[in-house]
Amino acid sequence: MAKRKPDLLHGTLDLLILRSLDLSPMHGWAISKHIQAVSEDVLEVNQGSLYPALYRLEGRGWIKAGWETTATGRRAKVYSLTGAGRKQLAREESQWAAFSLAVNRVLGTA
Amino acid sequence: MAKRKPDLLHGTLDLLILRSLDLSPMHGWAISKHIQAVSEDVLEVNQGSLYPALYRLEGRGWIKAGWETTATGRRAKVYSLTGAGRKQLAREESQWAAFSLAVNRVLGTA
DNA sequence: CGGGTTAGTGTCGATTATCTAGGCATCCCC
DNA sequence: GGGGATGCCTAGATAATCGACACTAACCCG
Repeated sequence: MAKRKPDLLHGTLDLLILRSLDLSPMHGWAISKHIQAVSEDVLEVNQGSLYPALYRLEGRGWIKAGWETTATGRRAKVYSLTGAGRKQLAREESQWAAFSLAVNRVLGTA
Repeated sequence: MAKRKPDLLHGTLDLLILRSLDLSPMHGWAISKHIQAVSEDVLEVNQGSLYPALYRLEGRGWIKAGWETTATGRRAKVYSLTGAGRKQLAREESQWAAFSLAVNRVLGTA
């Protein structure tokens, strides 16, 4: 039993969302699919993580939302990056670079 | 004033500890110093994270502890990797590799 | 028309790791 | 004897993620 899928995105979810929205505005569902597809199914964003994260980011002014109609004719909340969000993305990208480099150094992989 | 140092090691602490102990057995304090030094101060392990993590790892049978006397003539709890710990280390290393690759793919860095 | 699948948004409770902020003891050196 | 480095440990709070669920609407197929 038990497919254990432990914590897959620890701390990087915000970064992944911001980066996805930097490519183009998307609604939540699409963000989730996008991340999963591009990461080749390594990363999975379940809704219980996604929507709280979107609220968090919106509350901080990094993304903004608007209701639109998708290609399939349905209402969807489309998020896009704000100026502050773009700055935040840059910040988180460099943090990630530093962090992963540091971990690799400890692992002896660098 | 507060220099805020938010979450630096999200989910990688166990990996970092296991890897450090794979080099040679160490006591807690030394592990912390080692990680900080090798990562060039990017990663900092404060004791409030370290000791709970050590108990966790010991409880899972990945490391084992013994009291010894250090070079400076003081009692210290020295941890070393077990066989299971070595396997776990390999597992976590490959998880980390997959994870960071996946994140980089999303970032477009890969 | 009824049922299943996909799209899409959202909530709630629990878990768990980490952080902050301490306490305590020993050794070394001035 | 006092300060600093060494070394171990705990308690409470915080926050992010997970797992499971509830809801609506469109689409496809028989």
